[in-house]
Amino acid sequence: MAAPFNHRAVEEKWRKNWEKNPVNKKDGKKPKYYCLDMFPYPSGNGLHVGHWRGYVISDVWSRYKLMQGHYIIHPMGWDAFGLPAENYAIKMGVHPAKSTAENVANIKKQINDIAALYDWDMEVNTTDPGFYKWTQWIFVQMFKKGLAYEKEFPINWCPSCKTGLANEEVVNGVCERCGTTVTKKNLRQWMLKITAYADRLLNDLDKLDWPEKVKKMQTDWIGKSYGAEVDFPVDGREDKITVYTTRPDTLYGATFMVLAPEHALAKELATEETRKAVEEYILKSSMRSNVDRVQDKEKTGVFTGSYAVNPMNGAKLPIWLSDYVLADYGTGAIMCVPAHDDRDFEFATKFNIPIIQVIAKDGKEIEHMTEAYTEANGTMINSGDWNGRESADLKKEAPLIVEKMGVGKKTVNYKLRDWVFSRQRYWGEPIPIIHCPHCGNVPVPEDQLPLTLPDVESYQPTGTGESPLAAIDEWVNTTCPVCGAPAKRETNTMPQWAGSSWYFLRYVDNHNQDELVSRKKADEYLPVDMYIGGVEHAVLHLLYSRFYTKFLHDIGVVNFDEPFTKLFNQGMITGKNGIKMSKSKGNVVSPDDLIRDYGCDALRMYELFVGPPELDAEWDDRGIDGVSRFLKRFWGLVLDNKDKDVKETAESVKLRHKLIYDITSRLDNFSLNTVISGFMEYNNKMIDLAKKEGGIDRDTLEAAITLLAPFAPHIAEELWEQMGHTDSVFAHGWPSADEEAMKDDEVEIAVQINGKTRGVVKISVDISKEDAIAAGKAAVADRLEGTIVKEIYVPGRIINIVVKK
RNA sequence: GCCGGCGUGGCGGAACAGGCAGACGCACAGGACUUAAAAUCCUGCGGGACUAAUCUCCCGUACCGGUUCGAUUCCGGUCGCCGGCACCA
Repeated sequence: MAAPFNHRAVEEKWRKNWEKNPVNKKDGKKPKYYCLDMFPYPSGNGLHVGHWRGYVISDVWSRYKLMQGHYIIHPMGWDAFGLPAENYAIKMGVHPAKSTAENVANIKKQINDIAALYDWDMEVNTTDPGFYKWTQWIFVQMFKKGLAYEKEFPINWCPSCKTGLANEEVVNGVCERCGTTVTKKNLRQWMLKITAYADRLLNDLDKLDWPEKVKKMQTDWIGKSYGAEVDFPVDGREDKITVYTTRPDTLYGATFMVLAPEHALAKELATEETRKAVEEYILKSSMRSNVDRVQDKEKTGVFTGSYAVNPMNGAKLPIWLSDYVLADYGTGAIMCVPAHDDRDFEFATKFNIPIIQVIAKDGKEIEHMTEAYTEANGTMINSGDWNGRESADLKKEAPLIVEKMGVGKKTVNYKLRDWVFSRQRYWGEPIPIIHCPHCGNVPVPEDQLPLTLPDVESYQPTGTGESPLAAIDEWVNTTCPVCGAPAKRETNTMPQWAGSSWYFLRYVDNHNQDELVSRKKADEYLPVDMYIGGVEHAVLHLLYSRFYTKFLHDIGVVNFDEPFTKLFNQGMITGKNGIKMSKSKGNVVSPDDLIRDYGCDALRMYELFVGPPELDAEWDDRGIDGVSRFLKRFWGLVLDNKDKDVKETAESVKLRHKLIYDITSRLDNFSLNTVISGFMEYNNKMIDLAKKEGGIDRDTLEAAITLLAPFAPHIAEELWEQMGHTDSVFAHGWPSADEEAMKDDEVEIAVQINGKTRGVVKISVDISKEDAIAAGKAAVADRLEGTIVKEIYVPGRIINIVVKK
């Protein structure tokens, strides 16, 4: 009997070996394959088994690609700026620079336990001045192109994090980070004009090999809609109100107008009688958070006392104010067609405003409308010249009609807003702008980058809307790079997403002092072929990265405009009952004990075996015994048979090729849980065969070891060496299956009567239909009653005899 | 409210493209080895009926219906769970 498997000794041996002789060697002839993990932020809590999962998936994939003959780019780095790192530092009472460095060291150690192929020479850290020099450089380029601009307006404000937030960071009205209800605060902000890229961000989704779910989320987030802008003159005034509508076919059905309370004309349109109520309403809505505005079941509003004129028919429409109209979408004003819009219907009903139906339902006018008829399908009624026409046609034509009339134009709108890019916090990249009283906003000259974050005693957020940096006079006060006059530095910092929007470009040229990435290296190694991480970044990081990449493409830094060719979202590992692992819930499972007791290889395989990689999975420690037993049995099988010199047999050859075929096709389909069960299944078959035939041949054992290598690299290397090899198993190519060799001569197929299985028959694969059916009938002869109506034979699958009694 | 996904044993899950439902594993039960236990190995393991037992039969992939020789798989409806968006005109 072979010596039992000692995972500790084997793993230690091969770690040392790989350090001396790395298995992933650069070689000009090999095509590159860039497999990337979403880099972590170095939290103080360390890694749990959930973090492992994604890293194991990406490492298995990397090693598979390595064995297929690629040079693998598989880097790791740290997303170390931003709120989580800073909040942790504040909680622990240490400077974020210090706690971040400590956390990085700790997590790096834990990540090394995975035994992934990471190339630490490529490591990046977003807080490293050599890195954020380029984060700032990109900002300066955007500023020069007019894509970074300043604006003062009411932004999303998290009262707990004490900073402004981007739209993408507000989830169901609460802060994405801390869950606090987001309020509005009027602040001067730096914005990035991501909306300038809206169409490209939308259209280029087509060329990505990404999960449909993520593409759809981005599509919805960008929210492109087609419609028209129409001008409604205000009765008795010079002003006009421009509205945006996606339903210009319903123009004749407008019975009132609503402006957002923030609309420029809102106050002006008030008459003497309504002024007090209007001003009160405007003040009240300015104090309400978005959540309140949405959660209120009842619509609120106030009549301004003024009227607008419908350009189609001259009808006088009362102008109201209501906070169900958003100031920052479209024109901040709408025409209201209560007959055909749910919200307008609700408003009209509450305030007794007339309802005019302009699209017939089932060819008729509805007698008592109880809800809006929102279908854009039907014949026009009550619509002047348009009567009798189809609404679907007019929806397309109306924008051109108003354009011809000179009262509007065809237009598109997006839900996507520009990106609020400044944070009133300390732990981030300083925005490299100097405010000069004479020259306005001037970027820090590029040769002075990085503009380093000053070391401060007090880095707590102020809560006033000013960054802690504003308190450092010697830093704030500077001179204008253009005119030399005394000037002040911008004191806001960038959001966490700034560094993560482009870090994947830097890995391949991380020491370059003169360029973000050399064009030569970019062309050689980029873009990312496979990107692996959680789905939580679907509209945050993944949208921002696409925007940055497109911008860097446009200014000639890289020659591609999509960063991640293929994306895979792994599911979350949860505790019992699907509860998210967290320190406060006390359900965090650390990999450390499991590695000690079962070894890295067993844990790697169990991470995959817990379930389909794209779905969430509940962690259960007990299951790891299954893969551990498998590894021990496989170890025993190889060592017991390696020196027997058993010749291959028809059966063992067939088994070998089936094994190769099944593992490879499951791996290609990313069905990693069934790859592991496949190994177990074939291991059982090999053990049975070895018992039956007195051993198993060398080629079959070696094929199995090779296939296992990406999953359990240590044991595979050890067994490979035990087989007598002096090179690494990873230097060996991925085996290929000979589909001819795995074909069976005979198959067992089910014989059904009327679709119910009544027997099984073993027949030759190339048997004729007649013979197959004859054999099938013989197998179920005692059950055949009645007249045979139909006989079905699907080769290799089924025989079905249809009878009628 | 709108959009998307998913419902299979005690549990995680498997079933290529519509063809023997429950692979593989966990848990459990019985047996072998052992003075004993652990480890290991062998056997069983959806429910029900009938059996001394093997056999055999019926039911069964959330529920109701449809298409088909045949449906976990395709179609329509209902219920439940999960995710995204949420007054975007």
